[in-house]
Amino acid sequence: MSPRPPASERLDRDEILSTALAIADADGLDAVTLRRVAAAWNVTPMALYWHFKDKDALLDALVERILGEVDLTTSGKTDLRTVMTALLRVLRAHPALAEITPIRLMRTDAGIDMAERVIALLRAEGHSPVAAAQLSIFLLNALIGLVIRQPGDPAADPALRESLLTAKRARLKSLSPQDYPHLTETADFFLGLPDEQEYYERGLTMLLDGVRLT
Amino acid sequence: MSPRPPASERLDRDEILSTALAIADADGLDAVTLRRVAAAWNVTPMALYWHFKDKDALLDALVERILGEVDLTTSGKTDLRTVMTALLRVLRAHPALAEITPIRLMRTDAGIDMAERVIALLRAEGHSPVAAAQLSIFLLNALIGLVIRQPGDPAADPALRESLLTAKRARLKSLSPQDYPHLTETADFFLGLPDEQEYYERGLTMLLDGVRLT
DNA sequence: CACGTAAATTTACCGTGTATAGCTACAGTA
DNA sequence: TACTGTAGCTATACACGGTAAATTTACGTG
Repeated sequence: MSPRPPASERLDRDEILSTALAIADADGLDAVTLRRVAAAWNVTPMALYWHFKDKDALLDALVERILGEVDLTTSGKTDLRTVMTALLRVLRAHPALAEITPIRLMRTDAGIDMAERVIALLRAEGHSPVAAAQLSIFLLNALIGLVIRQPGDPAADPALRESLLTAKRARLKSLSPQDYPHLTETADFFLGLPDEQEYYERGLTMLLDGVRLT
Repeated sequence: MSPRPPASERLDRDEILSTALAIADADGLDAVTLRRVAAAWNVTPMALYWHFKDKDALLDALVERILGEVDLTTSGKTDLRTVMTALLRVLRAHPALAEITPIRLMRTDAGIDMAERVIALLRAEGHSPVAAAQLSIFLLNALIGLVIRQPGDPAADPALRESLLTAKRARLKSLSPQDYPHLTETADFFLGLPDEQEYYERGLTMLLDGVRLT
């Protein structure tokens, strides 16, 4: 591709994001390098700088992209659990990005919209303005924690994940049942994930119950 | 310092960790580079490889270090809130490390001890083994989320923090009060931190209440 | 005193993000 | 139709990150 290529083979901002997202989903966030994204389009790394100020801006855009995927048009019924579930679905689809979502949330339009809605719902439940603000952050963080550190580290690079898991397994197996009765009893939970459905259900329920009390 | 220096001026594993920790506390996690840690001791970066397998091992050791600081000998009274409070104190003292603590927790002795204790307390509250295991992870993650994404990003490099905050401020100020009534109302919360004490009290209370219900 | 090993140094490499400058196809104007 | 400015790239280069390999030297032990 020569300098100033014909209009048909121009780089497109949205398509750049798509490949970056694909790389993140497939090989983890660390795999998203400017060179690799550029190579996918047979382009110099510096070409990306025309479309994004720097890598940080690209990551911001990535977060904005996936937050845009959050489906909030679910037939009017928008209670807190519905919103959280919609967000959860997206985060689970892109665990590598979940990691960087919290800090960048307020830098994206979609994130701000979402925060506004969550706060509104919390206020409707009777919380004070400050409490609602704090709880909104808290909910998002906790949700993300649920995904990021899901047992079996889905956010990590798949190549590493295997070796990390075996190391963890070895460690847990080596614990003495006398000194660590509970950990050895539930070791399976920390290695695989017995029931993802149950895991996320419980997490969500606990979060929302906690909110209702505070 | 020459190869194989006299015993008096040898590098010490623990002191390496101390400087690494100091750097992390002062300038954020990204500032903890092998070259910088080595420079603090007038030593080649490669010298560190004698004491740590690689950088990852150094970070593991850092986490182990701060988890060792968690004071669990508080006069016998060890309910869940006491343990969480002790952990919270340490995480707030080293917010840069809080970021990497969850994944590495189970790789450290102190972390495993702590997990065992938390699970034991949860089981004593009547939770099933699996539920207790999940809740233990959940609690730790949520606590860390509380610290890491505390409004005002204490984990970030201080030099960047300033500019990030002004950008955030500008963004929040630019929102129209009609479209975003709640966000504009509570904008202050997202920028500074009105009352840290209240923030963490509420966070802890909500977590523990949520646990009690689940 | 010799010798193996402990604890560094030296050198080198590759992969990051990014600043700077130069090049070229195209749009707009006259 | 010829001219020109700018959009959208390439080329080159740098500084900084972690780390592999070989080398060097003081120390502890026989």
